[in-house]
Amino acid sequence: MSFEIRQKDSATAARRGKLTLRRGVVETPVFMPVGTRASVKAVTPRTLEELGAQIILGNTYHLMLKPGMELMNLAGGLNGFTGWKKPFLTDSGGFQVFSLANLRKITPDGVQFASHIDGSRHFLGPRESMAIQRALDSDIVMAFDECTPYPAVRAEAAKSVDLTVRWETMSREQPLNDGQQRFGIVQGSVYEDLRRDCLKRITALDFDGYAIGGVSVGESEPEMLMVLDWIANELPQEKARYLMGVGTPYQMLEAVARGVDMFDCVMPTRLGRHGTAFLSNGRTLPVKAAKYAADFSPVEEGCECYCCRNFTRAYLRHLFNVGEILAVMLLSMHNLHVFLNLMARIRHALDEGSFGEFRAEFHRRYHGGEDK
RNA sequence: GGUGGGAUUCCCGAGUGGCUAAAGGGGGCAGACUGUAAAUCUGCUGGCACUGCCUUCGAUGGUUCGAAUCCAUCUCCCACCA
Repeated sequence: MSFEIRQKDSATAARRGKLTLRRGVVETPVFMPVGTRASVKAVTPRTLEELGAQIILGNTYHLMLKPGMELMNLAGGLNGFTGWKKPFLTDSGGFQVFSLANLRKITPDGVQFASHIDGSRHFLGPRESMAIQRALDSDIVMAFDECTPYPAVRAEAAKSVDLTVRWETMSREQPLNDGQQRFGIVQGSVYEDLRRDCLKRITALDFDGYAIGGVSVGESEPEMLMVLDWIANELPQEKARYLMGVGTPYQMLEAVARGVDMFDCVMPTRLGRHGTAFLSNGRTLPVKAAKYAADFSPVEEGCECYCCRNFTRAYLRHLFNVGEILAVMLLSMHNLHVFLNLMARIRHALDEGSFGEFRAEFHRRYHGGEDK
């Protein structure tokens, strides 16, 4: 068994676990930086390692278009190609069914995409996605699903669940490389019975781990947490649970309390590129705002990341102001540190049996008026 | 010294009688961003007691019902010629 639970919180569904993959052990709960096109934007693999990243994402759809699977095979998969030695998780392209909705057409066996790059047509379904993820040779392969848009009326969501189950069943039947793990994904939008039904049907396929998808697609935070209340802890105890695309520090903490082990999100890197910093209390700071023009304190006092140890808000704001690449690099780094460090703190709290206190304290600082 | 060209809102730059507080960029300011079509996108950007009024298109003075736009003089800038 590749997933092992080391500690369980006494009061919540939170778990402290260890996921053993071909290219390394992943301590959970874990945040996985997103490197869609085989690169975590603006961050070097060396920095990722220094930040404590244990596993990163790549994306089937994007890598299929460029550089393409022929090259990926020659390169020896993502690890051979990128120089990142630790595990990769690859998303199946199911999210692009959602995000590129106006560039694709759904069929029973998959999706016909018009490339957002040059308009060329590409078919991506469960078979294709699994084959590509074999070429990518990622450590965790995601089943091909349909990320249900939000809002979706019940009938649409139910139809989407049926399609997802069909595609995941097909995904499950495809061969993978030795040691690749395959995760199933539960859809069902914000309908409890659909979520439970989907969970039942997906877990029956016996995947190596399970993800909750179709969240962070526009629904409210309470709705997201409600979905987790319904099904997160209903997923098999002995398998890793992955909440796809989530989220903010607060959302991740709350998801951990509901039994989730793994997260990925573009927020730290995207907001880092766009000039907004995350703080350890979960709140954000618009670094490029004029009010920081002469603020010579670090982004966050006491933060141990390279950015905060060496540079000031005033400097960061200036770099953003003039469009220097370094701005994007430094703030992406800082934000990833905040996310990765939050998970490290959560793991520590779980190890120490103090998750409840940690959570309460986080809530107090997140909602309270202290800090800026 | 001569001849031409030009001065527009923070900057560049459209605009040659009313539809012009004045196109479009840039800059500035603010907001958004959740399995990345995103180093992106959106909004605002003369003032105010703001369904309207006031101030603004180098300066001053004219023409006209009405001028950034036409005329005169002046100031400054650019090009070429001596």
